[in-house]
Amino acid sequence: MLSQIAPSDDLAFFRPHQFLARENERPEAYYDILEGWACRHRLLSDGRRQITALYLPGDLCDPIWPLSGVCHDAVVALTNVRAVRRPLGDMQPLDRSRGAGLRLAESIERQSGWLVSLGRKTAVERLAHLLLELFERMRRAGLAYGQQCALPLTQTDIADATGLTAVHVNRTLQAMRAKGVLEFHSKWLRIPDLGALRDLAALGPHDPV
Amino acid sequence: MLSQIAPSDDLAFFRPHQFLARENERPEAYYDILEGWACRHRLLSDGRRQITALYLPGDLCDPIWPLSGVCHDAVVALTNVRAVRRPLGDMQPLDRSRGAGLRLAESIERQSGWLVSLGRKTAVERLAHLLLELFERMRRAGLAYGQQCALPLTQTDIADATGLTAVHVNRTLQAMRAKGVLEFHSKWLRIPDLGALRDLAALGPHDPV
DNA sequence: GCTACTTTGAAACATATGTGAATCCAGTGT
DNA sequence: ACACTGGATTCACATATGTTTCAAAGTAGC
Repeated sequence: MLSQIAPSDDLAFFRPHQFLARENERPEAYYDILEGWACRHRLLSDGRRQITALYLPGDLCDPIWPLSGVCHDAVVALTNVRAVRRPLGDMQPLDRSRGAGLRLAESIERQSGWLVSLGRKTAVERLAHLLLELFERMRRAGLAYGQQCALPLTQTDIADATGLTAVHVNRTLQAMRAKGVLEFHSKWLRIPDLGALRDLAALGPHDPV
Repeated sequence: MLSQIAPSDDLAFFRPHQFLARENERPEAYYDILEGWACRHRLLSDGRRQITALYLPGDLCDPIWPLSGVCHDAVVALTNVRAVRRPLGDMQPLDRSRGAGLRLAESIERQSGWLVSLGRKTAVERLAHLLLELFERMRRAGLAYGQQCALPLTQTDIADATGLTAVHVNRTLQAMRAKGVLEFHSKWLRIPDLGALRDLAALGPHDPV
C-alpha cells in the first residue's frame, strides 16, 4: 500500500499532542502513518473542539490544502506516531499527484457519513457508527484480531469526534456494554456481533463501512 | 470561471426534486451550474435527511466518486436548475482533471466547517454560519446586491443542512430577526451588519467564509 | 512504592432542542 | 372567486443531551 521511500523522505516520530500540521500555517509535509493514531481537528475560541478526521496506521495523512495555501485544521498525534515524512517542498496547491483526487473523494465520502451522524443521529447511533468505522478500517489495515482491535482513543476524543460530551459518551457506552453489543476497556475494542452493531448505527444497506 | 463548452457537452435543465445523480448509481456526468440551486444529501431509512453540500450558480457540481464507482449521496435540484452537462463517458475514478484535487480539497475544507457546526455549535451559531457562508458565496459569484441576495431554500432545507428541525429553525430565525441581525422573507436574505452576524457564527479570525 | 496526573464512572440537575398538532398565509391553478 | 398546496408560524409538552461536581480507578514518572 505504501509507496517507496524517496531519498528526501524521512522517518518522523511524534508524541501525543504533537502537531503534524498547525492551523493557519502552510503545511510542510504529508505523512504515511506507519504506527499510531492522529486526528485533524478545529477548536473554537471558547475551547469547544471538533475532530474532523482520524488517521490510523496505513493511512496517508494528506494536508488539506486549499488555494490560500494554509491549513485551517490542525493535525495532531493522539498516540505515539511513527510515520514517513514526505516534504512538500515548493509544491503548489494545484500540483497533486495522480491518485490524490481519488483519495480526496474518499475523504469526502467519509466526511459525508460523519455529517449525517452529527446532524441526524442519536448518541447510540453515532457511537455505533464511529466504532464500526474504526474497527472496519483497522481490519482492512490488517490490525484486527478476530472481533477485536486496538482503539487508543479516550472517551474525550470519542466525544470530540461524535459531537457529544465526554459524560454522555460514558453513559451511552455503559448502556451499550450492558446490552452486550460491544466491549471496550483499556484501549481495546471487541465487537461480539458486527451485524447487531451495524443495525444500531442506522446505516443503510449500501452505506460504506 | 467556466470552461468552454465542448461538442459532447450539452445544456441540461432540472426541476425542483429532480436528480442530477442518484444514490448507489454510477454518475454519468457532472455539471457546471449556470442558474439555480442544488444539494447533495443522504436519507436514513426512517426519513431523516442530512444535506451534505449545497451547489450555487457558478459552482462545479463534482460527482463524489470513490473507487466503488457509485455515489453514496444523491444530488438533487432545489430550484429550477440550468447547467452545462459534462458526460463522464468511460472515465475511471482515477482519471481526474488537473485542478480536481484543488476543488476537492476545498470541498473538504468547507465540509470540515460544517462538521464543526453540526458537532459543536448552537442553533444560532449554525444558522449564522450557514447564512453567512451562502451570502459570501453568492457575493463571490456576483449575485449579491449590496447586503442582500437570493436564498431559495425553505426552512426545511435549512434545517436539513444544519441538523436542526424546521420548527427550531423557525423560532431561531425569528429571534435573530427580532435582534435585527438579519432579514429573510420570501427567499430573499438581507444582512444589515456582516460583522455582527459573523460574531454570532462563532468563527475564528482566520476561518474561511 | 509513592506522588501526580489522566481517565473513567456516577449522580443530581438544567436546558436546548425535538415532537406533534393546529392554524395561518401566499401563491397557483381552475 | 374558490379550493389546493406547500410553506411558515405558534403552542404545549417531552426528552435527549449538556453541566457541574466529585469520587474511584488507572497510569506514568521518580
